[in-house]
Amino acid sequence: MLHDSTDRAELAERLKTQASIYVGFDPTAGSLHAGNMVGLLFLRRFQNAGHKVVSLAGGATGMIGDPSGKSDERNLLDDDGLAKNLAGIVPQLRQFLDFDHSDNPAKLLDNRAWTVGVPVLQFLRDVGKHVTVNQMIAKDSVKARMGRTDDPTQRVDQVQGISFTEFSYMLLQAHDFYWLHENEGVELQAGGSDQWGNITLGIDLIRRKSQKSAFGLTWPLLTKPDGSKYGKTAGGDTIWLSPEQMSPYRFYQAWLQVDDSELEKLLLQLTFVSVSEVNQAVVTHSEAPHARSGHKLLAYEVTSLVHGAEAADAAVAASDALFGGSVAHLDESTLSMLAAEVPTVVVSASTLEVEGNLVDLLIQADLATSKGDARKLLKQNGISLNDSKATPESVVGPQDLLHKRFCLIRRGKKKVVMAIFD
RNA sequence: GGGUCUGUGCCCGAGUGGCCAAAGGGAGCGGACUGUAAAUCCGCCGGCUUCGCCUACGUAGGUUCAAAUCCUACCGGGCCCA
Repeated sequence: MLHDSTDRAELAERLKTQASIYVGFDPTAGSLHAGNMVGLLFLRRFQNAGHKVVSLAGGATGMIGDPSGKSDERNLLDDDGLAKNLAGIVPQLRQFLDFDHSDNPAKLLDNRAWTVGVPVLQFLRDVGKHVTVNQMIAKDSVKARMGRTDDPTQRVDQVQGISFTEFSYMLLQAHDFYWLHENEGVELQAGGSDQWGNITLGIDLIRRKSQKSAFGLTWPLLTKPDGSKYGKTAGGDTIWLSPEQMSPYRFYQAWLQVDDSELEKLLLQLTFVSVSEVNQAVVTHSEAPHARSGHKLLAYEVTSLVHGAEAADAAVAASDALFGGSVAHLDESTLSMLAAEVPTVVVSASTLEVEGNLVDLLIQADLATSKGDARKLLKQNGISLNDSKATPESVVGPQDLLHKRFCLIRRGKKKVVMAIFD
């Protein structure tokens, strides 16, 4: 659960009475993603335990881009994009935290509020003066970008370089912590393990400026087995929390398909399932891995946290229908229900029986990127209509329709689109 | 500003006049095997009206029968010097 913390004993002592904690979220996209969930649940746990929690939307820092864990310079966001992203993220924060709690309501702050008006000179004097460049370049993320790495596999001529802008990111984050400490009484900052350097810089700043102590806490970063981050831009699918960007069904499926070795960690980090239940689930899973009970638990819990129990139930029902075996015998109402869960395309019935209509249909359904791609898939046995494999010669006709209008197209094992003819 | 190196397909990276839609690896995608897993194996992996054609090797020109490969200018990146 925890990766690292400042003086743990002292922190534990402090947390016996109500404390105030913050976690920052940068609005780099219009929706939060799986990687942000750990932070959200982290805050929620603290809130449940009676502490004050502050979620910080990085309206200012989001404009800069955190170099941590990034090998490339980021694109800067403009004001409009940023505002749009913030608008998408705020409701998601609300979903996880109780902002109306009578005793310790969560707070949502935007660091833009105290950053945007600060004159450069003042910032340099108030913040810059307390931080040495030596400290800053000692950060791994910075070192890597400056080619000062000890890693012999890094060739100097391939190093990306780091702009002063990104280099300054940590100052802003440190300043945030300081500001929150002064004005909101925040004593603890938590974040992913990649945030460690940024957090400690803030603690130092607080100590130097106010002679007060503050705490830092990090959780192990959610990573996939190959080491890449969950839900981050660099490669792989991003698991979005917003239903517009990822339907609850696909969201559910994404968790159902996680690597076995990830199960325990994900259950602990991303759900409120108790430790003993998690242990139980892990045991059950290892006894009968093919039943995949653990995955189902994880997927259900996470989906209902993000999308609500109703959506989670629907995702389960859809999954059962799709992976339960034959689809042809399903009744009309079940198919309609499915159509609401999986991606759909509406196609004109006039295309039925037209030579070559399947290729076009696959493109329309977004199951193929080009005609060549579609043909290739057909040739490789990758497409099936309802329950039977299609061939390059296949033509979609009335015989392929269920209840006169549905046709379930599968690409490979997992990708499914419901075509509705009318 | 000067010097030097560099810019290739999703990524890394070979290729230094024709045999290049471009080696190799990774990622990705299909198939087999499975548990909607991992590992493994097989195939695919720019587009199309697909035995052929078109578009592509930073951008724009040029040399040549022929250029990713040579020349020029420009743009972008790294390092060093100022």
